[in-house]
Amino acid sequence: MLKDIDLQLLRKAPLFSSLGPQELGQLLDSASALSLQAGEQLFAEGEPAQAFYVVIEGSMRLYKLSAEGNEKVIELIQAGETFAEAVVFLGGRYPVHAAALSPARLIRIDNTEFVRALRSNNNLAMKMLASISMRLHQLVNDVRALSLESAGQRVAGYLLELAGEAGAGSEVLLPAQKHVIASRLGIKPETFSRVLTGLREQNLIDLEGQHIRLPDAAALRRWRDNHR
Amino acid sequence: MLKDIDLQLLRKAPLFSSLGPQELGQLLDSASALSLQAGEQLFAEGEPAQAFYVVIEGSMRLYKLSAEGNEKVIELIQAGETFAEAVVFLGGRYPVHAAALSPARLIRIDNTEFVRALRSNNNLAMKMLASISMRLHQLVNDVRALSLESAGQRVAGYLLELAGEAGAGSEVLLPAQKHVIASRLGIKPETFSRVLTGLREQNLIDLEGQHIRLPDAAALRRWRDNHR
DNA sequence: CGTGAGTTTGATTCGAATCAATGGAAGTGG
DNA sequence: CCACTTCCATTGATTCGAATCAAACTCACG
Repeated sequence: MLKDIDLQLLRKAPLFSSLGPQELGQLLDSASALSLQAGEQLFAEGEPAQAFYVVIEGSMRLYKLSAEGNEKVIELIQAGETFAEAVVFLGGRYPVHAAALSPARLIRIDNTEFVRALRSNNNLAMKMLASISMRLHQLVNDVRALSLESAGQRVAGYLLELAGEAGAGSEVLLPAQKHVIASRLGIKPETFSRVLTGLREQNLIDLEGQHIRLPDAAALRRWRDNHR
Repeated sequence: MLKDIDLQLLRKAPLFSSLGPQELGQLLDSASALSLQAGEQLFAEGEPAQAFYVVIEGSMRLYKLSAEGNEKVIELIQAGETFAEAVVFLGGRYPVHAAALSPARLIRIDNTEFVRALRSNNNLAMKMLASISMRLHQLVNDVRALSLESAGQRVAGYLLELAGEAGAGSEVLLPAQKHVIASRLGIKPETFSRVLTGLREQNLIDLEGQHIRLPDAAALRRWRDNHR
């Protein structure tokens, strides 16, 4: 069963903002809430997919494994965001593994019900197209970064992205443990650590655990653009 | 103006297969044909986008550039395929550069007209969702390969993908010059060459210019799974 | 406290890039 | 039709960035 509080949060997801109250209600008739412990796995790659999810609280990591068991974090999902929506159109199998980064509460939305809503509500379909297109764009940028940028450039770029438009002195909180961020950036934890201390030594960042301050975002941007 | 022949080919693109004759006709009222010489650039990253394209003949490469001018081929587009459709939802700017690999004929489809069609035709919207989702999946796999696989594994995987389900002795034709394929795979031409000769020396492939034969796809798959 | 996961730091190795030359194949123009 | 240029691919020697291996260190937590 869903609580009213959940519904409030759900409405905030851009994907659902176009739905009227009764449309949303219909979609949620088949929805259910669930909780995950930190580290708990939600689904595995290749598993048949009957649903996608909205994160109400906590955060998730989506990742792939190599044959040798090495892990690459594809995406970090924060509260308020949806994930695995595109699976409806992918032959009904999850293309990644999903696990909770922290204790999490999710809403599970049934695929068939969602497709019904998509078919009947053109606005929803447009929102969905916009949402998937954004993700596509993100991934293209990840591919570019992995292929054309050094570890240092990717780290700097990531910090700047987290800082957003915020001006000087902006403080950033890493959305996960450092080794998870490292994997997200396609580098090893050791390398991530070295890059961060390197940046600190040049006074380009202030480092305090997961909290990082960017005293001079412009200088950091310059460093990224010039550096190897 | 469009020729009838073009229309035949257009209908083959999965995106348009759901359209009735008059819907397609309406979409194509605002469409136009154009030709490109080999190597000619169609659009640059960041350029405002009023249209997307269908390749009627020839092939295209979509690529990104680094600050230093290095190039990463994101995708190779063959005749019959569409590209840059998702741009409608991306703030109207192309996220990549596009240039012809060989002499090419394209059909240019106006964005505003296309959005109109999307809004009025739910089937088209669903097809579009499916199409973009596939590309998303592809990119996730590229990210995985770039992060978790060695150069050799990526090359072997690419050859196997080109060969498709075809059984033993299948012959594959590289869809572009080798340095372009190398960039697509995120490696340098020299490395690509070395990997191919390595595979040849182990009799895992037969090499004749752009033609590559896979005498034993299973063995190649095994090599990829075991090798570094 | 002690235990263990997570992070940092150091030494070394390794894969792929870079730098450098050579070898063809394709196309151009005399 | 053959030099000549040019582009592309291959091969070799070397360098370099990041991974790996190994050890210390730091906390959060039982």
